[in-house]
Amino acid sequence: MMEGRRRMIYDEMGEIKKGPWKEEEDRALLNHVKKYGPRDWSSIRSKGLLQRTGKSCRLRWVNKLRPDLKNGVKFTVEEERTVIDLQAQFGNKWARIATYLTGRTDNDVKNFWSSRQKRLARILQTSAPSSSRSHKSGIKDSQAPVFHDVPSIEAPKFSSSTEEESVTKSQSCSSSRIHDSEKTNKMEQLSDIIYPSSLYYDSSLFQLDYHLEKKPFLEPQLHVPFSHIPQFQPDFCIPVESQEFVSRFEDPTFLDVFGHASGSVLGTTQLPIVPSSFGPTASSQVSRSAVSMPDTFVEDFPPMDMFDQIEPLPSPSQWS
DNA sequence: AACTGGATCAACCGCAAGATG
DNA sequence: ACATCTTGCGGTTGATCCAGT
Repeated sequence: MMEGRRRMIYDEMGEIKKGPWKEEEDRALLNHVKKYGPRDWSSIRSKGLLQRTGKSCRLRWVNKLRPDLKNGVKFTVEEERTVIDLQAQFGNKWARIATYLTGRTDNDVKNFWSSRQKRLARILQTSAPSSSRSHKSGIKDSQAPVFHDVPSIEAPKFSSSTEEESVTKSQSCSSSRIHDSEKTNKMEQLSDIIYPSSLYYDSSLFQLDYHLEKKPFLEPQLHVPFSHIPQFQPDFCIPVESQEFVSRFEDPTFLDVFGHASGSVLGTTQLPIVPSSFGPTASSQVSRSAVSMPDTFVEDFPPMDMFDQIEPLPSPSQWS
């Protein structure tokens, strides 16, 4: 679609062609696949069929020419939820996640996730309190919650969803000084991005299904009204609001997310989202135990002022 | 109508694992 | 056992689209 406008690039020898593909190139590639199957990519150039690298040919086939691809079709809500769940389960294993979605490539999933990350970061940043805002709302710094040092996260890149989710917690808290209606709006957007649609299903059960049998595509089995997820309440910060914050631990979904987040809060750049020892079944067990024994869990949770010990993340100006 | 900024998409790169000689 | 080649994956970039102003 944008091929004609993109610049064709050649390397210094004028042999390797890069950039957008032309129709005749696609045809040549398809012919090769027809004859030899989707392999021997390097031979395409050695045979003089195309002036493209094997890598480039393979990529073109996988991402655009392969049959049954849903090219130009937006992710459905079900697909979004699948990606979100599987990302929580597998981490950034896009190729693996893509196998659960018919007609989607790893690139598709990766792009979807990347967009989602950016959207989230944007919403969180715009909902982050500025000094002027806090003054406007008449709240003094001394009254600010202990999270006040957490920076807004217009992060250039997230290494994993864990950072995003962990920041979500922090930001949800730090946004507590924003005007209520604005906050509510932001939180609604956030909740929809974090878990799309007005429907919610038992994430832990879903993960268990995946664990037991790899299916080409799964429709969520169980739908529960989204209202079962506590809305993002902007006022769950301590001290008065701490009850709401703590109540969040009763929700399995929140726990899943929070469990994943803990590592990155401490500076881990990339960690397995759900370690094998804390895999889908384990995480759901933890979730359920938390549900069944919320008091115990809450008691074990460190006091809120523990966050004072956490070093603030670098300011945006320090990001390279 | 022109401009701007966010969203989307396609394709590149580097790295690692597996295959082959 | 080692070197080289091939393939696959994840991260990143840049061009374009598009909606809002």
